[in-house]
Amino acid sequence: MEGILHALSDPVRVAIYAELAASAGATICSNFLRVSDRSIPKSTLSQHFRALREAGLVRSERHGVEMRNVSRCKEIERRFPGLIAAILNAHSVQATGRA
Amino acid sequence: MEGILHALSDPVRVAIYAELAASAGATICSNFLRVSDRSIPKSTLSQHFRALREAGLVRSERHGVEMRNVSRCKEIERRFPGLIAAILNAHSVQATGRA
DNA sequence: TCAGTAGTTCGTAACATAAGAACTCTGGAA
DNA sequence: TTCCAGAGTTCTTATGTTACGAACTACTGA
Repeated sequence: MEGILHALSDPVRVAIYAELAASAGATICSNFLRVSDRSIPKSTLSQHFRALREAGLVRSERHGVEMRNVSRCKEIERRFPGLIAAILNAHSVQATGRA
Repeated sequence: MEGILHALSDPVRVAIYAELAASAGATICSNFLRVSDRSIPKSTLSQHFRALREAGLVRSERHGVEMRNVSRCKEIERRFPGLIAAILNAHSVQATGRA
């Protein structure tokens, strides 16, 4: 649980996770080389994905040359009901400046 | 918001915060020199309280020689509805091993 | 086999955290 | 007053963590 909070206490990671959670299908890592109008180096991005995976927030699998990522909302919801929803909601409140 | 998650991603701080949030009145710092059966040095504890204050999670005021701390649940609830409740719930799930 | 794209790992510099020592601040004796 | 003890804070340093460029691996298509 602390791992989840720690992973999502980084602005880049929470932005990535929010987008993964919102999208129905899978998204590849390099879609996030630019996040919130900021460019992220490849190596840094790779570490961010590792953090998300190790916190159990995301599952990644290779498909050919690329890595497809999906959020694991459902599983976390089962262990910690409401947690992810509250965080994502807070994130969007914050992003849109009160919403 | 990232500040809140970061502050609560530490096991000592989330334990302190959970206890503050649960208690009706104010609690002084030195009540937490022992947390979850672990002894915390004074200086470290002071830093933890600083982190909680700077994240806006806690308000502290001197009363004579001691420092009384209260959680600021209500204010955070107004900006980020459900966030604190979900985190505290997850924390207790975790502490009691599924509850 | 070669080239190109997608990610990972390694090394190092910058930053953050933990805890002991020394400090401040307050209230109550002497 | 002056001194002391208790509650917190600040300083210092050792240890951990993070960011990112460079070098690497994995896969695919020509």
